[in-house]
Amino acid sequence: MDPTRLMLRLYFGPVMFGPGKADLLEAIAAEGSISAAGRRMGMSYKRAWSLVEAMNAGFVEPLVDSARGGAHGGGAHLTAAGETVLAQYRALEARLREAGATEIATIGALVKPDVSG
Amino acid sequence: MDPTRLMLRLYFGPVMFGPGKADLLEAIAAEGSISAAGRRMGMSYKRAWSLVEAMNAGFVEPLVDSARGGAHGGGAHLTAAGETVLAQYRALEARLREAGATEIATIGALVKPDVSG
DNA sequence: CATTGTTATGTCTGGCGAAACATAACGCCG
DNA sequence: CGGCGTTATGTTTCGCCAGACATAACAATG
Repeated sequence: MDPTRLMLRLYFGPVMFGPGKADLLEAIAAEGSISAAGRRMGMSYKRAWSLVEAMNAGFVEPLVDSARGGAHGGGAHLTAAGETVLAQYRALEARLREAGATEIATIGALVKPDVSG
Repeated sequence: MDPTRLMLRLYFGPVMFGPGKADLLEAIAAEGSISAAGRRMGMSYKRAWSLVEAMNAGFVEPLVDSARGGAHGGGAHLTAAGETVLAQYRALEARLREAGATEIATIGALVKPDVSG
């Protein structure tokens, strides 16, 4: 129960950004490919790609730059905007944890301890 | 686009608390009844009740106290624990807004302005 | 020029949560 | 004691989203 998970979603009108997309951006940055990122995260390529599409459509400029064909079939990497969004989101999560530590602890203390083994 | 909506969900193991349950608690406190709260929020009584059930089961003591029968058919109100959880959650939201203002603004500036009328 | 691994896109289907519908219990109050 | 509005609970149906499956386009490279 200790790992109190905070799930923070930001809604800018129809545009949404949350932990899933942040993790995906991280995986793309690490793997250099959408399909490899999808495999790592246990999701289908199609799902990963549709998330990327949504992100690229929702921001003023794409967060992920991708190319097909070529030496290793193609690949993808984060744009400057993508790196900015990811970094700021992670920073926001960290700020929430520190600034809200007391509130989180107060609520957590009222949560029934998990009985399951 | 200005109303950047923050959707903050807390996961304590299997127990979850987020904006929907917070709003429901608020509506119950204001209306004095689960069904009236559900109507106000545009959700079925059953759904409202199932959320209340989940909350009452997930915390060390119920967040909502309810009674059936009687003068006006029955009613419901927040327990001390319920008021605490609600207040702390709202406080946590406020802290996030102030502590993360710069990060939220940075991301928001990169979001495509909503073209829809 | 065939091979290769990836991006890109479409269709179809199953499962699951949500909503709709139904009903019982309850307790004041006129 | 019957009516009322609410809590409480079960069953059944429906919509939709996720995943499975299929396929084309693409560009380097040997």
